Amino acid sequence: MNRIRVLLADDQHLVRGALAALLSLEPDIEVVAEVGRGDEVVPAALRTRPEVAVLDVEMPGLDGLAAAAALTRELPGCRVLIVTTFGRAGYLRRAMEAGSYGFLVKDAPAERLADAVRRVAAGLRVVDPELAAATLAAGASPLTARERDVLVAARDGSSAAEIAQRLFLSEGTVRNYLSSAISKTGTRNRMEAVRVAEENGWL
Amino acid sequence: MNRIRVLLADDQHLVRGALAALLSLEPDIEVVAEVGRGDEVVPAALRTRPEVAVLDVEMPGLDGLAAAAALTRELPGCRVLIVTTFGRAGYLRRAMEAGSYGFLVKDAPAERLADAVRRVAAGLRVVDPELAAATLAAGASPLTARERDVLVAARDGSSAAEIAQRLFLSEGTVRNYLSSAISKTGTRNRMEAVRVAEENGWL
DNA sequence: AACTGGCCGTGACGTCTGTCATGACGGGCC
DNA sequence: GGCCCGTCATGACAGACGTCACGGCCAGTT
Repeated sequence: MNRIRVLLADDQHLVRGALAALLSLEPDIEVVAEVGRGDEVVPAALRTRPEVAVLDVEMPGLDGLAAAAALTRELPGCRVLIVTTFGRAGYLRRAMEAGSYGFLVKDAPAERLADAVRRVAAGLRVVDPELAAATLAAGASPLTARERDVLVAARDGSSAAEIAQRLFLSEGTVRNYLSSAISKTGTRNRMEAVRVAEENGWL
Repeated sequence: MNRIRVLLADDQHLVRGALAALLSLEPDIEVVAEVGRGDEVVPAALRTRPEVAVLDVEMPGLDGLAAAAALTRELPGCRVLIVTTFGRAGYLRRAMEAGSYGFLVKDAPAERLADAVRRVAAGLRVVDPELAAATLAAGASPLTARERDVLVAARDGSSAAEIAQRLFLSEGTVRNYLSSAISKTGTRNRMEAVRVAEENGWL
C-alpha cells in the first residue's frame, strides 16, 4: 500500500518540524517536503508531487489561502488542508473559495491531524463543525474594497492624513470610509473597527 | 542512563502534541506530562517531577512567564525552558527574572529544541544571542505601572472616559497617562503606543 | 530637611476624529 | 432610460484626543 505523500508549510520552523515528526509517526503517511514561505509552496509541490498539502495561514511571502488557490490551479491533483492558529470565520470562507478540502484549528486534538490528512487524501471534506456554524452565522464581509483598504492602512495607528497620502485619497474621503466601516462593524471608533474586522478575517 | 523527564505546556493542542512527538524521537528524552493551561503547570509538575519544563508564553489561566516564576518557587529542582512565537525583548527579560534557564523562539530550527532541553537539564543557559542583544538594546520598560495599566485598558479601543471608569480615575488623568506613554514610546497616538509597547513585551 | 519621582487631579488649548448632508461620476441591472 | 451602489470629494459641526501648565499628596533618597 502506498503511503500518503504530504507537503508541509508553516513559517515557524520549530512547529513545522514538530508537525512533521507527528505525521511521520503514522505508518501510512510520508512527509515529502517542508517549506517556510507561502511562495515556496507551488515550486516545492511541482518538484515533489504530494497528494496533500498542509498549509498554515500566516506565512511570509504569500499567505496560506493565496497559496492554496495557486496550488489547486497549478496542481489540481494535490488537495489542500489548511491548519491555522485562528478560527476566524473569514479564513474558512476564503479557504473554501480557494478550493481547500479541509480546515483545522491548531488547538484541535493532535490525533485529529493524521485523521484529517487521510480524509482529505481520500477526497473527503474536513471542517470543524463549530467553526462552520460560526462562519455561516458571521456571513460574508460587509466591507467594500476601499473600506477594507482604509482599515488595513489604519491598522498601525496612522492618522487620516497619512492614510490619505498613502492611498492617494483626500483626507475627508478617508474619514468617510472609516466612518462607514465603523458603522458596518457596529463599533465606535477605528480601533474597535480594526479589531472586529481582524477577528472576522475581513482584512 | 536515565532519560530527561520533560513537562510540556502549550495551549494549542496540535502544537503541543507535535512538540511531544518531536521530543519523543530523542532516545534520551521522555515527555512525562502535557498541559494546556498555565495554571496546570505547577500541579502537573508536583505530580510528575520533571527535570525540565518547556513552557509557551501565551496561555490561558496564567501566562508562561508567571507559570515559570511559580514553578521555580514551588519546585526549584525543575528548570524552565521558555518557547514562544514572539521574540519580544520584554519577554526574555521577564523570563530571566522568573528564573528561567532557556529561551527559544518558535522559528528556531527544529533540531535545536532537543538540544536546548539537554543543555537546560545540564544546568546551562540557552538564549538566542540575537534576541539577547535586542533585549539589552531595548532596555527595561520605561512605563510606570499606571501608564501600563492605561495602555492595557486602551488596547481594545476604549475611549478615555471608559478607561477612566474601569480604572476608577478621572478622564483627565487617563489622558495624562496616555500622553506620557505616547511620549515615552516615541509615538504619536494611543494606537501606535499600544502597538510599540506590545511589540516590546511591556504589557 | 530638602529633593526626586510616581500618583492623581483640574483647566485650557488646538488638533484630530467621527458624523452628516450633499454632490459628481461610473458601472451594472431590470 | 431610470435605479442602485461603490467611489471620491467638500464643508461644517460636536466631541474626543493629545498637550501643557499647574497643583497636592505620599514614599524613598541623599
